[in-house]
Amino acid sequence: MSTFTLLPAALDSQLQREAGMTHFEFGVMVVLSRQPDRSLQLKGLAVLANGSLSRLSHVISRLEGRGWVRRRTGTNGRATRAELTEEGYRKLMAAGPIHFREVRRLVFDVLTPEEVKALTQVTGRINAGLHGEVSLGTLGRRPRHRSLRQSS
Amino acid sequence: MSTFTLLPAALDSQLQREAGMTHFEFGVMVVLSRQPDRSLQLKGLAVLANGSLSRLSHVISRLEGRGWVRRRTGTNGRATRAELTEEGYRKLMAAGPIHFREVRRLVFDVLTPEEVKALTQVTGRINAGLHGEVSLGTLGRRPRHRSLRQSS
DNA sequence: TTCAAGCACTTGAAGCGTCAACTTATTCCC
DNA sequence: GGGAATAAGTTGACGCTTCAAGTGCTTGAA
Repeated sequence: MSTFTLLPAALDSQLQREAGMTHFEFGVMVVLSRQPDRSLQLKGLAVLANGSLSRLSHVISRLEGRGWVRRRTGTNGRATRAELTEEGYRKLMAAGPIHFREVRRLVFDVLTPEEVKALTQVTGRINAGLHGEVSLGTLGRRPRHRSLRQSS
Repeated sequence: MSTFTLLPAALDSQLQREAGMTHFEFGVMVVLSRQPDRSLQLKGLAVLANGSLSRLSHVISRLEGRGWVRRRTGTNGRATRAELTEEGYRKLMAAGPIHFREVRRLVFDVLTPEEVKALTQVTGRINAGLHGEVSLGTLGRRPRHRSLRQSS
């Protein structure tokens, strides 16, 4: 449990101090940056970033305020896409090395290659078990049964 | 990263829903329950619970409000001890099985014994690296040098 | 003996996340 | 075509954590 508490805290606070963004914000922007057009619909983004839709919406608003992301509402009326701006992209490129250096230092430098393999395997299994289990706010809500109305 | 995000979130929210306490609050009470007199000075408690002193102080106040813990200020004027009350102990005993069942379900049931060994080893190493590294608020602050005053 | 420095907290404000509404838009299905 | 149901987002309030500042006890060097 110490690892699961302390490691994320350490990474988060370093990123915050030295790059001015949360780890979650970082993750969101990373996902966006990997899309061909640097944009994605919020729902999918929420899943890939491991956050609830509500959390994401708040975060996108913050990032919009900093000019790193903008909302685009496209063809589908109830879909909103988030798009990484040029400035956001630059910020992200600056933050990446800062963060990855710390990850390397705290994790990969202290593990042997076999241990890294083992960690990958273990986390993979736990994730698989978590899959479809975890409800991130409204996100993981099981789709309700389509109401079969009483046709009495 | 998914594991490090989703697993704590899952455990936390289950404990919250079904036992009415945070995982951190749970951890604090567990540590207290293991002391011979069910009490401990805040500073040490903060370390064992992996939290900052400030966070702990707030949490102790909440737990005091629920009657699960009480503050005791002993011989040393600037030390405060937190003590688990009878009610707190009962609550904790009720929460334990609820929590551990979920931990087993999400972690130990999906891992082979070798994988558990591997996880233990890996987290041990990461923790060792984290040791003395992480600053939990004011907690991990390196003690300042005793000012050697200029004796010009 | 005195007082500056340090220690062990405490407190209040600000930021982030969750939860429960609420708002639109879309899709079924008769 | 017209509702009902559902889907995607948004919003505001509340709770928890952090951060910075403050309080009061204690120590130790002169």
